[in-house]
Amino acid sequence: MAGIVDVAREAGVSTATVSRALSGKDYVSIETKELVQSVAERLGYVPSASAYTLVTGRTKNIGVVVPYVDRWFFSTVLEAIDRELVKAGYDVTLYNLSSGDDHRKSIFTKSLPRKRVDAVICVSVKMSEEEISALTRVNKPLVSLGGLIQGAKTIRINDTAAGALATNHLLSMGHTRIAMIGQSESTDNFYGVFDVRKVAYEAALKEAGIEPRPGWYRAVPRYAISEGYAAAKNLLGDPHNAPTAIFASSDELAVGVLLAAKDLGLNVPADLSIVGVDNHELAEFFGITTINQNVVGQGELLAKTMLDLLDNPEQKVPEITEWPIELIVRSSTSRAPSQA
Amino acid sequence: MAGIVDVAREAGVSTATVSRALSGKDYVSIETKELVQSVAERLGYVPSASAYTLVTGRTKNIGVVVPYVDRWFFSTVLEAIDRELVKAGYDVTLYNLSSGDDHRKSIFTKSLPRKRVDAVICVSVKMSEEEISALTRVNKPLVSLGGLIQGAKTIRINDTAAGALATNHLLSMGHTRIAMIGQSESTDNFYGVFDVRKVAYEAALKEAGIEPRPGWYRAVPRYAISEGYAAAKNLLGDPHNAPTAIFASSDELAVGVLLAAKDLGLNVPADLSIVGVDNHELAEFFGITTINQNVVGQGELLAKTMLDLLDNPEQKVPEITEWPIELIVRSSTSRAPSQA
DNA sequence: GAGAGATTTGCATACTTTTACAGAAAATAG
DNA sequence: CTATTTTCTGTAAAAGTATGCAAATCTCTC
Repeated sequence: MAGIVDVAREAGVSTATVSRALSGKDYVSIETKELVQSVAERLGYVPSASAYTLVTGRTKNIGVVVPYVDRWFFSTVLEAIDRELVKAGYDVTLYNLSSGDDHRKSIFTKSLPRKRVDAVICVSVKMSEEEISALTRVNKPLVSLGGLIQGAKTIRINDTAAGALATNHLLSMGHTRIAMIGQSESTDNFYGVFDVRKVAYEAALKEAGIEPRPGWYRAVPRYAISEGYAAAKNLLGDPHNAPTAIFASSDELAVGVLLAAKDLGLNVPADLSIVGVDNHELAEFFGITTINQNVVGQGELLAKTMLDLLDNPEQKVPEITEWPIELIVRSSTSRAPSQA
Repeated sequence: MAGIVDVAREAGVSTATVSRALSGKDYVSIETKELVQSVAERLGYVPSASAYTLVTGRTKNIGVVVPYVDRWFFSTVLEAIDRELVKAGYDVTLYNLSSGDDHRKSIFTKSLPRKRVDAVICVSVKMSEEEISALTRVNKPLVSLGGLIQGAKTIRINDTAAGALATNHLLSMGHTRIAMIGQSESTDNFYGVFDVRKVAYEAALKEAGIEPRPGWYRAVPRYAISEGYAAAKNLLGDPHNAPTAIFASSDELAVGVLLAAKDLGLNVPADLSIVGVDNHELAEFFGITTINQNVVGQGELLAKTMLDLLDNPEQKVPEITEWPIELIVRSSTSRAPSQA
């Protein structure tokens, strides 16, 4: 395993020259540069990352913290983040909080603050004051997607607006019997949005002079088709007392609602209108009206923001960047059925 | 930012004693150990990972290479691998090959071989001779899931058996008109299994005296519900010349097939039997007969194998471990309809 | 042709920790 | 009580690279 001294000896120059020739950011004559490069290539020399880090203080490595990796939102955003960071020459080390609560502390007090990563990207994670200050104290840049992290640049959609947009779309089509299915996540790891959207949903109803029925809000433990299906079956079980529209807090839930409606012999959208959130691949396939939040775009912007911050730590970036959302109307919504 | 010397000075001992007190693997009196620990705690001292690596040669970091991260199989297996590795005190650095072909080379020639990781786990990736030798030459342990990597410990299911199991299940129920939907992946990154399963499917048919029809094999670019749907619509389009059973190479495809059948007014399983592969969460929800391959179990075993190898590099481990599969019969398969 | 400036190299140090070695103190054996 | 072993601690030497500084060479300009 060749080191820099082997290359230097073989090329007949000093290690300093080898370093400069390979990094290419200092005066080196063109001939020696080419000589050194060919020798390094021949010997299969690769600079030691740890030595590099020790002397420069930079790791060329970024930590990405997620609550889960096997769920659609997180794997999608992780893919986008990774692509941008790799493009800029960074490696990414993954910190998955669902791997165990007892490791959470060691992640935030050991792995992250010290020399393992240059910066930290958090995706929808709840962090305590101490965890945040452990990072900022050692001057690690920190950006966050969704979530409320004091002092970190945050990118997120306006969930209040999302809840209002979905509910108002249904109201504008004459619906008055509108139910909602949200997420009842209460993990310490995950910064959920269900309550914000729920509040917006209820506010929109009241705005329209409709009193929200407590029984028409259902919380499910996770965004899955089966959960949406079960909740909808329940919600639609009594035909005399069923909503004519359901706002699902994710497209996966919305798909479950759609399948439940079909199984109950209901016609979508004639008998039941459905609105989801995400613009998941499945929403297009099933023709579900949804609120597009372009997860890939958010991930890319997040990574780029981080890279900017690393290049220019003192720049002014707004604390919170609001990512735009839009309603995409498909075939799962229509005017409310006329009162029987 | 406190270093080991700060702790040593503050505690009135040498840096050697600090190191020993904190690592806890050498003679240190109980009093000084506690003193050092409290001082380190108070100063917020965390050993530098790069200095540790430089002197010990170990990074406590494992590289995981995947072709994609935003697909079900990979995010699921990644979650399982991560959980096991974190439990053992390792960090995991993610190398996602879909982030760009031009970075693939730098991953295998730079990031992986040198001091960034202690070992490498590959999930369904195709590797060239040079890439493998670049790793083994520097003595980096290498384990692989599915894929054919010379010299690496490999865990995988028997895809030939999987294809045969699915096809024979359908044959045993009297089906003779059996189609298959597989994956036409041809990326350089991804070690696909479609052809192996296809060969097994055709062999099983021939074994039963049935000549496979070329038009009844469909290759789709990826495992997605929409792809299965489109392929099935096409396959079932002509009622006079349609199969009575479809073997889908993944459960996501199988769900698409099921939905297509419903939309065509076909009854499953009366008119059409469907078999998938994976035992995906959706297969249970939709009642799809499938071949269970317990992806989480595979990921866990993979990680444990890697950890064993790190603890005891010279041990004898079989080159290839075959992970068991089983047929799970649900409501998507039944006897073939009697000939009209 | 001389002086100023630009280019090119090497020497030596610093980054932070672990650990072999050795020496001192304490515990145990005979 | 001496001799041996065990426990404890410090000194100093790595590990592999980047870079400030100084020295040497080269290129211009007047």
